[in-house]
Amino acid sequence: MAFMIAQRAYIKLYLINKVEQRRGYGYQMLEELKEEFKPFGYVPPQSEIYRALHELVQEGVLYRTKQLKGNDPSVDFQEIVLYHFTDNGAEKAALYKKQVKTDLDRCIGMLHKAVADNFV
Amino acid sequence: MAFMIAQRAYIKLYLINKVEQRRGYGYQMLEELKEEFKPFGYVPPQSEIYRALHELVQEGVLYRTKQLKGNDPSVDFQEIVLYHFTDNGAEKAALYKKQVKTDLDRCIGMLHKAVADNFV
DNA sequence: TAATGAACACGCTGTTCATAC
DNA sequence: GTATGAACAGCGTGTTCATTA
Repeated sequence: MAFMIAQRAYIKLYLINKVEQRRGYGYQMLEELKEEFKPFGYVPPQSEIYRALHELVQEGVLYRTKQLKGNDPSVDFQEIVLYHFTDNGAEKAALYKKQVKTDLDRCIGMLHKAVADNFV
Repeated sequence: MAFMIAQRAYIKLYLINKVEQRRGYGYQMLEELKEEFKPFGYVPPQSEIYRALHELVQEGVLYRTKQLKGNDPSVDFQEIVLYHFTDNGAEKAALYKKQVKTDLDRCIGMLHKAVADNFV
């Protein structure tokens, strides 16, 4: 049993959630997460987002499609990579989330314990 | 800003607390911690305890004394290393604890956020 | 600048090994 | 088994670099 939850697992959880809400692409989700965690002073590194996404693909949870961004072709031909759930991806994601939830609770318990034990 | 609190910092916090209560030695504190964290399935590796102790010495928080364990010399000559606060060790420890507390709170916040954001 | 990806180096950590009693 | 310490290997992570539009 590892000490704390890994950053990778934490990020994967958020990415799965974002794909559940609407299919998205890496850079977009990165920027959203940066914004969400600003109050905590935590800046998720972009390499971690892409690595997490690639792992979720390798694990058969997500698959990729490519798309040109923007409606006006004369303005922007930038290609983006969209992520979607595979056939049984939703199941796999649900199982993964369940595991992460267990670990999250365990970690919260250990941190609360540290506060209770060492700070009166 | 790192993602989560480091195991090293977490253990140091507990070691400082144990030295505050009574001067102790490595193996003893290790066994106590193993017992304390059993419910969480977390087994602190002994190398981490010794590393943390050595760092606290290098940082000028603690100093070491050696002592033979046991009252009856015919039974046990095992040598143990006891740890005590240095002159300004208590101050340094208090400052360190304050910093760790801040980080603990931040981490608890991030874990709670993950539960709130990803589990309805 | 938006967007994706890989490379590279570093540091923490877990296991193992060494030593002594 | 108690007690301390170091070595060693591996993995996660952060920074940097590369590329395209």
